[in-house]
Amino acid sequence: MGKRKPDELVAELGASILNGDLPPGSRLTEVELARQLQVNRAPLREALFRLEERQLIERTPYSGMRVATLSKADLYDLYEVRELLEGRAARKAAELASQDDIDELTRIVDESDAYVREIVKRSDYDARARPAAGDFHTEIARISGNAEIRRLLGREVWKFIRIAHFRWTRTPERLLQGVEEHRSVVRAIAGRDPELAEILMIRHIRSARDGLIPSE
Amino acid sequence: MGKRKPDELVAELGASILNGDLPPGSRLTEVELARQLQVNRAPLREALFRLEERQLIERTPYSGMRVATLSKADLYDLYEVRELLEGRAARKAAELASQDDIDELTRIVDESDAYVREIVKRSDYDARARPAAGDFHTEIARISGNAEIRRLLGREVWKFIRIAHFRWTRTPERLLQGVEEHRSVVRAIAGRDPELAEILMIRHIRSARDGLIPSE
DNA sequence: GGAGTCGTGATTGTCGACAACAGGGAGGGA
DNA sequence: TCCCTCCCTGTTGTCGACAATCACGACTCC
Repeated sequence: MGKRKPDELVAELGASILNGDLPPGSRLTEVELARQLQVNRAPLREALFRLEERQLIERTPYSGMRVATLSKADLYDLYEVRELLEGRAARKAAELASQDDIDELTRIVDESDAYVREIVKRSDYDARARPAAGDFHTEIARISGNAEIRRLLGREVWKFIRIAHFRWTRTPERLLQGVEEHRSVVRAIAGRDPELAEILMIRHIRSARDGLIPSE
Repeated sequence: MGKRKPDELVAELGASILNGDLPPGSRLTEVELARQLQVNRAPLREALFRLEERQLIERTPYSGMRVATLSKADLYDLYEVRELLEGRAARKAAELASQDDIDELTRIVDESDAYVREIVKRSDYDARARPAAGDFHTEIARISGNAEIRRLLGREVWKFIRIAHFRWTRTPERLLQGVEEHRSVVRAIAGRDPELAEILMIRHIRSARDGLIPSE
């Protein structure tokens, strides 16, 4: 049924890139990947083409293929776009959210809150064991009702950045502050205050960006 | 050298979709396309995968493949995102444009102005003979300096929409008004007024959207 | 007559072999 | 020594054949 081999490969390779098993800039070859993954080159190549379109890998004809890298400037530009998209998503979420949506957002923030307090207490910052970091942002994109915003914010590059951000943001203060920012956005949405929700979300993205860029 | 067959196929098929030779919803088969284009299925399939990632075609496993369609809601969502991106691009362009950039923008608007007056006079609305419609928007995206905005606004879907818009917007008033809106944006950029440039661009996109949606 | 089932044709998916190409290193000439 | 050429290796690109799957209609059984 849903057993499309290339799609599985896209998911598997994408995950490997996102979680760091395939670090940015590392070299890949089709035959080696095909050997490791035990698949023929044809379905593998389909997956690689798709990953290239998503800018997760860069291929050069007849030569090689590398995991994509993000320069500091690229990262800055991405955050600027994210500000726009997430800000608008939060604004629309405040206009459109049902009570169920608000409950769900609250639940997500509470859960994330508990998790962050736990790892801060244990000083155990293993990013991989973390519950899906983007649930909060994904949920707001969903509530916004704009399919294009949802699609753009669902791109792998954001997961990549979120994970990198989590890995590099190891101060307890910043982690707890992030959760508080999430909570304040939810409050604005619950209070049906679109302008405030947008501004708070923009500030949240911006402080995430500012906390990330220098560490690069 | 730069003769990558799949890339040529992507360009060719993409152009056929954008200019209407392959209308939205029409059915495609690999063997038929391969026969018509005189290529093997392998490079063709690479091109098709890429086009699917760019959402220009939709394929269903083992069955068929169709040219993508845009629902009214999809179109509305796209325009909302475009408002955000183009608005920000215009704002940044007003902050960053060099005199050369401003001269180039003026030149583009003048050229487009002359062209529109010409076709209005001749009542000849052949969209295909038109000089690249998106030059104005592309140039502003370039001047903005944000690579991600440039990338997103460079996606085929915008060309698709611009061409469809041009084809459906046949009233001389609206065409001339569009050119005037472009000119006012350039004036704001030349006057180094980022807020005004952003607002004018947003209005421009919005009026383009409002002129388009009802006709669908 | 209606519903389910099985075949059949059309279409995409997969495979292994071979061709085309880029990069680099050895060899030779000035 | 320098540089130019040529070849050799690694890698991706292309090909034709075959397998897997789906859509749909005919056929059977009730």
